[in-house]
Amino acid sequence: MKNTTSSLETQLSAWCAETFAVCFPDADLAAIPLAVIPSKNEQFGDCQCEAAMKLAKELKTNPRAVAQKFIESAVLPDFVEKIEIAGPGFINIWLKTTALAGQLEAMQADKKLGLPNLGNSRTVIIDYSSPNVAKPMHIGHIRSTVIGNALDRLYRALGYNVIADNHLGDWGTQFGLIILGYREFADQDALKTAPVEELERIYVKSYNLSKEDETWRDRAKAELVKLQKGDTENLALWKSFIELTLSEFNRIYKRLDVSFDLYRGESFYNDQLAGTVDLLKAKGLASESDGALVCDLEADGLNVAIVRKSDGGYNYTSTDIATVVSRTEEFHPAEIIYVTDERQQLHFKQFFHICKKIGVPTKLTHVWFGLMRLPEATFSTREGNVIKLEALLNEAEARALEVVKASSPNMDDAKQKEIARAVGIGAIKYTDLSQNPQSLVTFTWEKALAMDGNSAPYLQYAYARIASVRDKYAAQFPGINPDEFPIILTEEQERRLALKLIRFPAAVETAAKLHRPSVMADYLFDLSQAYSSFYQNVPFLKADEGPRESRIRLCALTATILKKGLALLGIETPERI
RNA sequence: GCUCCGGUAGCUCAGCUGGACAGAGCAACGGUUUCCUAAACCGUAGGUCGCGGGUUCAAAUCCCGCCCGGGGUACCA
Repeated sequence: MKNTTSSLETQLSAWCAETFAVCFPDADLAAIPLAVIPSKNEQFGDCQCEAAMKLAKELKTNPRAVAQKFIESAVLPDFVEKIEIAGPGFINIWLKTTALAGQLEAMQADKKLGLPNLGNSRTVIIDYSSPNVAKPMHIGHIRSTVIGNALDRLYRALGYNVIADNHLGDWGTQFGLIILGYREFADQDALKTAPVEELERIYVKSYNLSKEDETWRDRAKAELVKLQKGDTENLALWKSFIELTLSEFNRIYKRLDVSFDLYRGESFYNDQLAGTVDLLKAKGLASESDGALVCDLEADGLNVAIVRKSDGGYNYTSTDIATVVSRTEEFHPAEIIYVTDERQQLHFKQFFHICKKIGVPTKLTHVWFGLMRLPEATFSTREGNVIKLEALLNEAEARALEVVKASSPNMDDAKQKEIARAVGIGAIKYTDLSQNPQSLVTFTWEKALAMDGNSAPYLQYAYARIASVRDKYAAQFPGINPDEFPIILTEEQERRLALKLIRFPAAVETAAKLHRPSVMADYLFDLSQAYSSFYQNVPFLKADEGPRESRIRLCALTATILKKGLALLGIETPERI
């Protein structure tokens, strides 16, 4: 009856549901959450069930009486030590320590660490990062990239076929301005040393000119029209802008260990725009208004969405609809997830709504996050207070290098740098991933580059210490295989650690389901705290044979889960830091 | 005006599909290195969960109103 591949808590939830069904055959249990959840306070057991109180409300009776009836007719599963009623009607559950140990051994034997195959090879497209061509990435761009990439990794781990698509902003009116500006005042030297910065300078200057000078504006428009009609020269220039930009972006992506399956920018869908808008008209969803073609969504509380501008051009709404239609036909995804900042919420609501009306079957999800701001102001190119993404990464590595040099002065330079890279980049990523994405985020160097406390280096440090233990054990006890000894949990720190370890699959699942990598980060921090406490307070290399091997196994499993969990966030785990 | 977020310890943030005395990190204070990496551990101190009502056995969490901060609100994406 005991199924060690599914978690003890999953089994308990099923058991509670069954028992309630037996005790209260007439109650409508479907509406009541019967799941068993981890206890917040260990004095109340390992896990608890709150269903008695919910059910009592449903039945309009005393919650303690409900819990009492449950407990009287309950046949405890063999892995449960005891259950108790407490407070207003909590059912507190204590697991048998031997069962906990058994679950750990099962996890250790399972290559997937107990992760369920939720995706079953269904396709999910994740549209993230998506920067604009000819604009450098600044620290505002890191959130979409890092959060999107973590979701990518989480979904893959759960058996989904993920297509990561970088939907570049590579088409639009700005290219007329850039082409004209390029012809008139491009600095070829600057284009070689800092291409994207120079392209941005050209764009900004040209844009400002267009606001003051009508002739300039007309000339830019003419260049745009030429580009759109396929003029060879302009097309070549446009392509070179994309290549220049991508070569720089790819350098950043490489540093961040982020990769995409597709780089389909907006231009990819260009020749499908007219057809898409025709479809909207044919379905009676779009109508003329002030010269533009619009979808009136007032009735649904979503204002009005323009799908074709009065000058005949298309905009992001039409492009995004065409993109969904195209992706749906080509890949038949179960879901498309977009990761962008909060400013685009209305846009996504509008175009999701339109997609539904034209019969797109795909589940569309907008994962949005709060804008990054400085303590004193919002970022703005005009204010000149933007922090370039590369500068941030450089600073992170530099600060990490200082710490490495201080703590490992005898290590050779190359090794120090390699560790500083992994630690610095990890710290940056973790800062973004560990917060509720929807909070307002205030950027401070102190927080972004935190190297202690709740930070990536704290987790990496825990991992590195285990790696060291592993090596020392192998050196001191050659020929002994710890896996031939059973896991036995005697110390309270061991038991606490065990309870964290078995919850790994649930953490991954929740993080993916809620589209929140912060759930994973929280879990890993919790786990590391439990491990650090164990490490500090329980001896292992100096323990007797038996407990020693059991503890080495606990270390090994913790290391495996830390490594896997951090990998799901795109964070490296050096063997030594 | 309408609308979407945020307002929790000195600072930065968790918790928010209601649950048991509100959690962590940083900063502060006090301990722990003949011992497995002190980027660590153990402890002390620190909070009217923006304000006011309401629903409930139970509200930081749900509902209503208000205040403060940020975003969006037809031809930029």
